[in-house]
Amino acid sequence: MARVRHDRLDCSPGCAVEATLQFIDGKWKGVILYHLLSSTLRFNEIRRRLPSVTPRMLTTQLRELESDGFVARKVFPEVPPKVEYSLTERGRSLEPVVMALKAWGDAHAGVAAKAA
Amino acid sequence: MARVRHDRLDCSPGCAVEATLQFIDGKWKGVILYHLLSSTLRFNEIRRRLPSVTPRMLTTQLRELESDGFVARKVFPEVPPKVEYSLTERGRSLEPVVMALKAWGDAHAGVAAKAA
DNA sequence: GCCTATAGTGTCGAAAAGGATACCGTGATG
DNA sequence: CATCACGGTATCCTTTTCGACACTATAGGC
Repeated sequence: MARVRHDRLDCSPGCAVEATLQFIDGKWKGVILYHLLSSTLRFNEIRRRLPSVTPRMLTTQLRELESDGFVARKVFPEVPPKVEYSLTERGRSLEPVVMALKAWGDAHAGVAAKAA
Repeated sequence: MARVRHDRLDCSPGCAVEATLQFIDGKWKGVILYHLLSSTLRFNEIRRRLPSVTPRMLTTQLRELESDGFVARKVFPEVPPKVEYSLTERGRSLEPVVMALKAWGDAHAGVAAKAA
């Protein structure tokens, strides 16, 4: 599972913010969720969208997303192995969050532009 | 500055998501931003809201938020030192993001409840 | 017989993030 | 004179995270 940001809930109301962050933290989770919002993808399809992620990292991130209940992993017992990753209901519930992140990034970070 | 999540922008459109995450990542930044959305706060006022953060961490997080242009630090040359932290325009622009995070946390994580 | 693709796993090590603890100067207060 | 509050620093150490790289099984194609 991802880093546990706080065990103590001593951040009062703002804690919910961190609680959410806890789940989408992880170097690639944001992008993975984003891509899965558009469609179900296979392992290597995700890799192709994220060229610099190593298989090990991708596995880790997907497994965490799975155990957090955001992603469903469906294995097809075929011979070139086939595994599909899709969002669960819970995963889709993150859509507003992911979209807010993307909107801000597009508007303020310019995707590549450094902070003003 | 916070961890650099990616230098390569090879995550295509989803990259904006990570770009944003990059800024609010950092164990306490989310909550700090959240609290500053309500009011300007002094160093120790923030500490009191986040009892388990050490002064060192708080300084680090605030300095990063400052250098990312989200927070303004105003020093009053008084004698019990007085320093006020407030959000900049850029900081306020994160409001929808922070609120989306909080909304999801309230709705799905129950602030304390573990994943369903 | 060798290469390809798929979906991973294993091991190792470096680097970054975070935590604990102690300490600083100043001026007012007791 | 000693203590307190303020806003931090400095130092050290542990934990977590990430990346490189090699390696696996299976079936089909050439």
